[in-house]
Amino acid sequence: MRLLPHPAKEDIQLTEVLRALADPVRLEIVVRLATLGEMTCTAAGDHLGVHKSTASHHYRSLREAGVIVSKQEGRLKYISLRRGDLDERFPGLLDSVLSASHAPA
Amino acid sequence: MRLLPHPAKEDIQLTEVLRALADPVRLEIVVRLATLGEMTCTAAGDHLGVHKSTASHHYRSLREAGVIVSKQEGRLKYISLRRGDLDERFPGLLDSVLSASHAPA
DNA sequence: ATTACAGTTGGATAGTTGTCAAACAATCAG
DNA sequence: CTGATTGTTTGACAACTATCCAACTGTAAT
Repeated sequence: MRLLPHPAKEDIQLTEVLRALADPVRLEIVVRLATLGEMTCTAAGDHLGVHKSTASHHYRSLREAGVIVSKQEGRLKYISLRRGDLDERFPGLLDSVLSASHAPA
Repeated sequence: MRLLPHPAKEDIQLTEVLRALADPVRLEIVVRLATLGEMTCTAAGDHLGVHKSTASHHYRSLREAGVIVSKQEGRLKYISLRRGDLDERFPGLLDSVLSASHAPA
């Protein structure tokens, strides 16, 4: 199991989190992770309609912003939301964004 | 008194709001408006450290995203947060962002 | 070893963004 | 009318972004 560089909880910046969430593709990834929990990159990028390398770039944006964490296991890489860290750093933010993402179009 | 084009409440899009808030300069404008209430563009852009035309572009971004509303009165233009609309459309979102903006660096 | 699978990286490209500066428009005061 | 104030618009420019494709890395299965 290998870990990639992630920002420490206290180093997560609000504007970077917001910027990461401000892209429709990335927001969909986040909603999916929030709903279904940890999953592989392939599963997360399944229905996004973008090339797998594009999805990979989005994972990196989300990871560097501190929104998701990824861990390698064998040839699979599992990604998941940093719910606890985000809730401690910015209470209520993730929940309100997730809730807002279900608002009628 | 003149009104500029703003999106209707139900047309405010989450990703556009997040993108508008994801810029440090714009976030500071929003925090200032939340703290001090309605103010002129000059007052809002006073301490931002950017050219007035740059600030004007940010006002436009915020307005088109549905975050602020502006109304012209004489030669002054007052801008203010669309708190009510945002709270109805995305409950809790603005509050959590404002609260998060006061988190320790 | 060869093959297949999972995911990243680098290049290319087209579009967007943040910024300043200069010119402009609109309003108000003398 | 003239001049000052308020704010927008346009142009230029550098930086960033989202995307695809192709090549690559690392792991596991045959």
